[in-house]
Amino acid sequence: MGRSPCCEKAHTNKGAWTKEEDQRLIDYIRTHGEGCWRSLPKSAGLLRCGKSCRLRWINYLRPDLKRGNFSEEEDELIIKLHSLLGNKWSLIAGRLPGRTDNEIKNYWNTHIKRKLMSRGIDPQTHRSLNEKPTSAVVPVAPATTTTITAAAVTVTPPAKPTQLDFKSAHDPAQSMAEISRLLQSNTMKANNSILDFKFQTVVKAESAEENNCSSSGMTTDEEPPLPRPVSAAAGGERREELNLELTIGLATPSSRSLTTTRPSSASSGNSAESKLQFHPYLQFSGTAATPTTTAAEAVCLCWQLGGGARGNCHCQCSSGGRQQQQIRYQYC
DNA sequence: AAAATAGACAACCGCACCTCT
DNA sequence: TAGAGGTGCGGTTGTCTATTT
Repeated sequence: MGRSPCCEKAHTNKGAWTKEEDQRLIDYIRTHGEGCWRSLPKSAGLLRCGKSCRLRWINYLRPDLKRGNFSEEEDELIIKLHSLLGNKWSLIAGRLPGRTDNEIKNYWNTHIKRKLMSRGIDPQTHRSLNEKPTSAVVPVAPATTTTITAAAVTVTPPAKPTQLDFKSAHDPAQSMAEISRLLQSNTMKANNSILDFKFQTVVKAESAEENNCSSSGMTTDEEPPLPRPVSAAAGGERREELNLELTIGLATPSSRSLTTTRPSSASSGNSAESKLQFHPYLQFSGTAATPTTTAAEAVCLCWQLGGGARGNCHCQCSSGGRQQQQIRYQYC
């Protein structure tokens, strides 16, 4: 049995909203608050679909909306966030107070796309248009390619955890570097969220190479070293499923130093704007599954960035048919 | 001045996810 | 655990306005 329609289509208005309808909706929400969009139209005396009311309120009538043109800073932030998150407009909107996902989406399609094209940048991949199309396959280490086939992001604000999912054509190193840049430049005026990125990657090992588990000698001035290839059966080509979780958090809970303007409500991230005044750390932890092999194999992915303590590999490689490693990617 | 075209943005649609029972 | 209902999201379409021919 199919789902019942969200509203009586025969008795609902469509198209542009009139001033009277707007006023009715505003009045109703001022009195009763948001919520239960399905029953709202009837209660408010509107001949509209609940979804339509919700959209009208969120995209147009909400009092905290910022009207007017996008600033250059907003442009750049949108571009950066899009390179990280893809077409996750609601996520991007969450970082732009007073802007809606719909507005940003439209703005992207009408302005930013063109702007990037004029810069010679592909709006979808954020790569140079002159660059050879690599699709989603990015060389990450000698004799290794990494293909990100899917990714999931968990944003865990203190008050309200949110599960986000997105597909990304970026490799973890690129995304990590981008996140790091944002944090360093303070353009990511994040609330004090803990972000957990789960990258599901397919590592295509093209040559047999044994991993060892050592990251000593890493320098902090370099780009983070790329994952070492997953060991492969001699001469064979194998694809590995690798789930990585990335945590962006605070260096230590006790060392937090925040100037925070906390939203009174956790319902929207738009008003949440806490400036990071601490040194965040980025941490990868992951589990690598080796579904097609029988021997226990280690995957060591130790990346480090910034001026943090150098040290030995933090891997906690366990033996067994399925390996679990902790991959620490630290920025201090 | 009128018609054609392009640009901008509001709104709709269908699907996916989440929660509740 | 499965199904139903509610909500949110992303892609697409429709409509209005500005510009060009």
